[in-house]
Order: sequence, then structure tokens, then C-alpha cells
Amino acid sequence: MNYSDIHIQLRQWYKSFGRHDLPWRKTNDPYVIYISEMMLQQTQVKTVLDRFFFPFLKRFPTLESIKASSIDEILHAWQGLGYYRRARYIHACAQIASPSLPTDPKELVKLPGIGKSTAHAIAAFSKHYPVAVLDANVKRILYRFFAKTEAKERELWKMAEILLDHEEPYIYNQAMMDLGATVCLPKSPKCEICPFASRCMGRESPMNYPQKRVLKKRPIKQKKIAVLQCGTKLFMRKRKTELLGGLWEFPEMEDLDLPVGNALHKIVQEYTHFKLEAELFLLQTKKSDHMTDGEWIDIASFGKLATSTLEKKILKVLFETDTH
DNA sequence: CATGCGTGGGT
DNA sequence: TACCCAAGCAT
Repeated sequence: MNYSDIHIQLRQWYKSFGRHDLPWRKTNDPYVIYISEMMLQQTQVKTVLDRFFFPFLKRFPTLESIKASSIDEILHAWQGLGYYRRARYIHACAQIASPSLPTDPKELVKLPGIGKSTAHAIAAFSKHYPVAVLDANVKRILYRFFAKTEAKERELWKMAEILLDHEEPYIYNQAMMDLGATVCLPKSPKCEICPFASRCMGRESPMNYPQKRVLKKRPIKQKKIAVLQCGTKLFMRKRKTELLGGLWEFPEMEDLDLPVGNALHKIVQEYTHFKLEAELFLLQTKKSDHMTDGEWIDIASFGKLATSTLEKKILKVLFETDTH
């Protein structure tokens, strides 16, 4: 199949309507593009742009600066962005690849946290490699363009490669993501202005592609959280779990063997796979010997630690302190 | 191959 | 409001 006609239409569309002002599009530095791609995994452009991209790169301008830093420092800059294992992968990558990342996709995928999509994006955007980028935007276009209600990952890659514009791969890949983000929208696709409309097999009923997946109920988990206070200091410990690993938290009541009083507050925190209902217990205590798995943190220094959104909410509720 | 992994934007 | 879902990856 020859798609040169829509390749030309896509290039023209991109020239007029592409998101040319995205900052990671104004550089060919593989490291900068890498950071943007890691941040953008499962995360909206607006979030990355408004709050994370610039501060992070100011703090860590090179891969070498990542290598020279601790994971705690990386996590601190990652606070609030979520999926914190990404921060750990970036740190791990720097240990392996510093001073500079490879740009061959086959080398990139060997690095921790870099899959095929991210590898292709770095290669395509920094060196104009003729490889297809496959993100959520592109996937939605492919489902509709080929009128597929469902497809395995392997099939999606095959479709992506079939449609790739080998003459202008860089423009094509950027344009596809922009088209998905601004025209081929999940809820209300704007087919009337789409450069692919003439050959899109899903044109008549784009909402049928892909088929909606059945949503699962998220379980509710309950937790009693102990905020131990001694003067101006609070007891905190570092999480070693996969969820929120490396971030500082307040301990659970059941880990402390303390009498349960009345909860002061209830906080609800939504995660991907469950909803947490946390009851807060503020307890005035003395620093005691049996609590050796954590540290006493001055309330004024709370902001120096990397914490999750839940901990920030707790501090705000109990002490009306905003850490930012 | 299905699931776990965070948070917040958009409707 | 409630719900979907976003420049994915590892296990």
C-alpha cells in the first residue's frame, strides 16, 4: 500500500497546525529529549510543561549531573509527577550510560525504563532515525485509520511501521502525536479537518475504534496513619515498597503498637488500582528507642524530603503548612 | 499477558 | 459528579 498522498497532507497539516512551541521539540539533545519522554509516559503534556520539565532540567542539566546525584535528589525533583520508578530508572540509566546516552534504538532499549516506544522517540527526535513512534495518540489514530476494534501490541507496531513516512520520519512522528492530541481526540474527533480523513477506514464511526474496555472496580483500602510529634519534629520513614518507593511517609498505627485514640481527620487518596481512605492520628510522644526505622523530621524541613501527595495533604491538614 | 504503578486534566 | 485516561514499562 502506498500512503504518499496522506504523508504529504500530514506534512502540510503539521506545518500549519503542529505544536511547534513544545520545548523538547526545540532541541536535539538526546538527554533533554530522554527526560521529556520519561516524564511524558502516562502523563499529560500540560502537567509536564507547567510544573516539571523546566525545573528538573535546571536542577539536572546533563546526564552526568544525574549520575553525580543521589536517588533522593532525583525523587525530590520528581515529587508530584507520579510513577516514581521512572525517577529510579533515570538514576540507574545515568550510572550505566553517563556521560551520554546512545541514540541507536537497539542500544536504548537495553537501558532500564526505556522500552521500544521511548527508544524510538529518542532516536527519531534527536537523530531523525526512520523508526516509528507509538504512543497513546498514535495508537488511537491507528485503531481508527485501520478500523480495528482491538489489536495486540505487536499488531500496533506493524501498523505503525506500515504507515510510517520514510521520507520525512521526523516530521511524520511529531505530526502523528500532534494529530492524535488535537484532532483525533478520544471523545470528539474532528474528522472534518483531519488530513487522513480521505483514507481513514474508521471515518464513519471513529468512536467504535478501539472498542471500549470494561472498567474494573477499584477496591477501597483503609489505613490508620500515625503522625508522631515531639516538639516541632515528626517521625517519618522511607518507603521500601514498589508503590511510592523511596519516598518518605508517616508510619501506620499497626506498625507502632500504640493505643488507638480517635482519628482527627480522614483523607481520601486515589491511586490507579485502589482508593485509599486514611485516618489520621496525631500523637504527642517522646522520642523513644524502639522507633529506629525512621527519623525525626522538623516540620520546617519537611519540604526537603521527597514525599508523596498523600503526605503533603497530611501535613497541610494537620499543620496548615504548605510545602511549596 | 494481565497487572501494578500516581496524579491530575478534561468532560 | 464520576469517569476516562494520559508521549509506557517491567514483571
